[in-house]
Amino acid sequence: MPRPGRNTYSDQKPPYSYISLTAMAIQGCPEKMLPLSEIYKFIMDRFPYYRENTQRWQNSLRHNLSFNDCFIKIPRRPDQPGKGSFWALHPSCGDMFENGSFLRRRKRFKLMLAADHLAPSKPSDAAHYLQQQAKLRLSALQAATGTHLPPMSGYNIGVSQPSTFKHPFAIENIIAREYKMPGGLAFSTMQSMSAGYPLHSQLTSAWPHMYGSSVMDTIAPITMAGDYSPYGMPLKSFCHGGQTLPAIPVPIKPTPASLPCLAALPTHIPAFLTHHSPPQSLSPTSPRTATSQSPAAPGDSLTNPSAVTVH
DNA sequence: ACCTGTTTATGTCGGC
DNA sequence: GCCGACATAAACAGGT
Repeated sequence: MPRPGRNTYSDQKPPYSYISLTAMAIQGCPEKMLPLSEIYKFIMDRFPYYRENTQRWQNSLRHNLSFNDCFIKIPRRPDQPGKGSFWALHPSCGDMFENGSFLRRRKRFKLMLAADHLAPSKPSDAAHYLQQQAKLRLSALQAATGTHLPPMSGYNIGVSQPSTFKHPFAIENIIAREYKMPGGLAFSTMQSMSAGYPLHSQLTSAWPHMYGSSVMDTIAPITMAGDYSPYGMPLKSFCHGGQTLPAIPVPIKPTPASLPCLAALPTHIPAFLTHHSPPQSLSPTSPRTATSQSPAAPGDSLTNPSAVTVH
């Protein structure tokens, strides 16, 4: 229940750490890397709370980017004009968030020397690796659809029927709450779908710990080269059914050729993660209904993950 | 000047 | 109480 004096919950601080918010932004874009300004934008678009005191939280966010090993800096190429570098998630940090929840990490991601020979743990290696992965993904997506995806074209994350437990604060539940439009119409979802974007391939790479094995095992017989996500992580390791070990890097097995097959899968794109048209209900000028971003309002899909429907 | 990125310091909170 | 995760503030350097 909203407190007196508060219009909505939407201007309350979301229960996500800056690391979580940053990870959401990065993972939510097709390229899996974003410049700082785009990360700011993503957060401000989705969380009205962060439209104020920008200096304060943006300083904190920058601190987190630099301080945490899970974020790696990718220098711009000469043909990518703009300020600052791109930021990406380290390929080996996919298991940071317990049970897919973005509320709190299971443990801080630290680079491990022991893993150096298995995965790109040095920032420079990881940066190069991610650049290549981003290129592969983009070219595969474009080849699949004949659609040219402009840079930062959107945070296209699909939502599929979960087959395993999803934490109430898992991204798909966050999404489910966020992209409910007044009247039930997910505007930018329809837009994105009509644009024909193949989202499942992005989906699995965007949220491997959410959509990795569960989706692949139950819905899509087509896998990303078996048990491996595009990040070279064994998808099985993202299944949180009792798996508690830290992410163990494995040899990379990118298979962009398999991406087109996934385009045929049913997809739902939450407007929550769509760049083109931030949810109208989140507009600073439009008083919105409670977004349930506060833990104090665990309504609708928060307790009802099946609110994310698949037709 | 402003933005970006790094580093240090301090405090809170929750789990063990 | 200790420790780790996280938030916040601040100073500083470098780039545009």
